[in-house]
Amino acid sequence: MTEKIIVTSALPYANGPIHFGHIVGAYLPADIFVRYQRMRGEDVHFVCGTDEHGVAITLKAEQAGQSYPDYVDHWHREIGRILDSIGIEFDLFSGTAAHHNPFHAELAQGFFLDLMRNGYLEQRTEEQFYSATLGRFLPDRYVEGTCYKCNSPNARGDECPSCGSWLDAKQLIDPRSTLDGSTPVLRETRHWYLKLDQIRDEWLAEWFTAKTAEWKVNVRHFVASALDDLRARPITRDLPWGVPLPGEFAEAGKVLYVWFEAPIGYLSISKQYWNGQGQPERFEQLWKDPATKLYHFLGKDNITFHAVVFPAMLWGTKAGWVVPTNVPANEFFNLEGKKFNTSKGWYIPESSISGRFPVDGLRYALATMMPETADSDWSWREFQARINDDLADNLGNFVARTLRFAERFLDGAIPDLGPLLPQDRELLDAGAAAAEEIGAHLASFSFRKACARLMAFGNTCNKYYDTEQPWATRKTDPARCGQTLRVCAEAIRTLAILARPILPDTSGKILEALGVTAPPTWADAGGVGLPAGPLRAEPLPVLFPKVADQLVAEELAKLEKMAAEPTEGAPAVASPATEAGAAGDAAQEPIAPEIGFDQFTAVDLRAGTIVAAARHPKADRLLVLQVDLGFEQRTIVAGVAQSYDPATLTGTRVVAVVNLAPRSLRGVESQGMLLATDGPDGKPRFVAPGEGAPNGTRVR
RNA sequence: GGCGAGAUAGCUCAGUCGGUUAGAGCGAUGGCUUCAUAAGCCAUAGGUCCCCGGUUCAAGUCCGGGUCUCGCUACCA
Repeated sequence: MTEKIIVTSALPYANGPIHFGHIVGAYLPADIFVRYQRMRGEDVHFVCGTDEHGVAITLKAEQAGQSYPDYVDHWHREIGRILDSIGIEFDLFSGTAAHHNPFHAELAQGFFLDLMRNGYLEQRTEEQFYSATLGRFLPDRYVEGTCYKCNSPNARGDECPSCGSWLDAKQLIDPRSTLDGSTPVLRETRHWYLKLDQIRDEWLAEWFTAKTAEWKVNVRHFVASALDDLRARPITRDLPWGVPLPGEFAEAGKVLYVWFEAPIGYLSISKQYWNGQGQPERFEQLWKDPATKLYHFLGKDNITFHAVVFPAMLWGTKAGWVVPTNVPANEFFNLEGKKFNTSKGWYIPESSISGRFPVDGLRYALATMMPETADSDWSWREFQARINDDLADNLGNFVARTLRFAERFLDGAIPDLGPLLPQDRELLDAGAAAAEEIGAHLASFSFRKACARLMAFGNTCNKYYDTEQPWATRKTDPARCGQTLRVCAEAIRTLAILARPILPDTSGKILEALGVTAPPTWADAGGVGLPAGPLRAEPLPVLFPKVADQLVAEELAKLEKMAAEPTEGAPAVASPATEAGAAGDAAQEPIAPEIGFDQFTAVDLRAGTIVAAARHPKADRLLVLQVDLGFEQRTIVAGVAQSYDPATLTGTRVVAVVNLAPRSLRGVESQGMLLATDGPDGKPRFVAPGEGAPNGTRVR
């Protein structure tokens, strides 16, 4: 019986590009899963789109001098292009902003009203920080101050990085806006809260225990702790860009909080699709059928929302929406052992990828590297090995040796199938067995195992070829030779079917060469399925050209070079979205409020020389330096341990602030401060005084 | 220092509920093969499952302690 399946990939936030980490976490596995389920004949619906509201987008758009829709469009196109380039095929890739999706606001408002009616919303009046200079409310995370719990000076409004507590921004000591440095004022505002704790007690906790036993361990772990911590969360914000509250609840400048409204995009985009198809009724038939399976593919940073908050929302409407069947989240994906980081030059430029390799090669390599159970890496050597060893030597070469043999020695004609010898039967059966096992792996999100099993079947095929030796039977037993080739052709057909979810292009090419015109189903794999009669096998160009050692060496060298000089190079396919703006942040750091000349001269800067350096005994980033200032020597603690080896620092010229009040840093008193700028890697570098300036010379 | 994850073959990683002799791929070495993209097939070598202790008839697996690695984070006047 046909299953209804809805598959979603995490909605990428429309303020930067997506990179391999996203692709490998949320988009490629979903696409492979969807292709497989479709081949199984299931009724699969696959939607995605950009998440286009929220304060970060408004700020970025304003910085870029663009309207919100224009700004969002830019990233929508860019992200869509990247997804397209790796062969991700959604039913619809839309967005959540009104100009992309006419159904989104209405549906999100419907959620609001349903939750309201069911008593899961409550209004709370509260004070929130407001920036008079910007004329807007400040999101908690844009307010910094001193933590009221642990006195750490750099707590953010939403949480304290020092003691890890979730904070109430209002209680911060000495709050300041991180946008412009101004001191925000508290202003009264009213917001709606979603009573997640109540939903947990009524349903969520029970549902989670009962239904999620087969979920991935990493997901279960995450959710269990999130459940304990669940509290009511505000679902509205004061922002000019977003989904307005519905009807009687509408208030000027108040919108649904983006975390609340974004996942409803899965539904609204689906609705948009079915309306576009002229079958609007299909939308609710899918989303409100309790038998429908719903899968959310995403990275581990998104687990809580999709496994806790969104199910709570769906259920809380009591409108009959399906809740997730599974949330197959992946872990993080790194680059050669280190996190992707555009601003530090640690990413893969688009020019290194696009047009250089078959898309399928990239899909396969990424599938074998997927961070299914633990963080994993993109490695150029591994990439080369997967393409060369697996796709070229094993799979590609089996196709090539069969078809070229037929072309050379059988005049391109492979005879019809004759009576099967046991070994023929064995290979055809092996195809069916592979289909079953690979299918089980794909259905359970074990894409790495599916890849490995596919290659194991390739090995079986090559083994058959070697054992049957058609190059020998060609002379001694032409009929047997023909039969061998025919069985190989059947095996290739199976190979193409089994590879299809991962290698859609290649699969198409191979089947076409074999004269198979109808799109194959999964059940077609194994056994015999080529059109009866002699087969005109079209020779194929090389499916997977080898990746040269030199290319790997070049890419690794390029990476090292970019990491050393990260200023060049534009963000590309491999640059993290969240980091996209970071490169520009140094330049965009707001200029501090104007000061008078007196205030400048109040700072006494002197040239000096480091005469001794040692690690701080109790801090990883601090060095304890002895600085010769000509007139005296001082102990100065500086946070440069990541940039400098203390052994090499003696003799380094520095500029010191000498009239700063002494302060104890983790137990060592620092009698001043050394000037430094951030290097290209984000780590500090000392600023040197002018050449020849003796120690003690004032810097002005 | 805090939080989290991890440590299994030279490399990348599987290893289910605790259960026989701990596996795969790549790499290495040797042999076979010549249809094929310098491809294929076979065989062999390679292990203190990080260490110590505990539970158990039985521990890579469970518990406690330790070491190391990685990530986040703190200390950056």
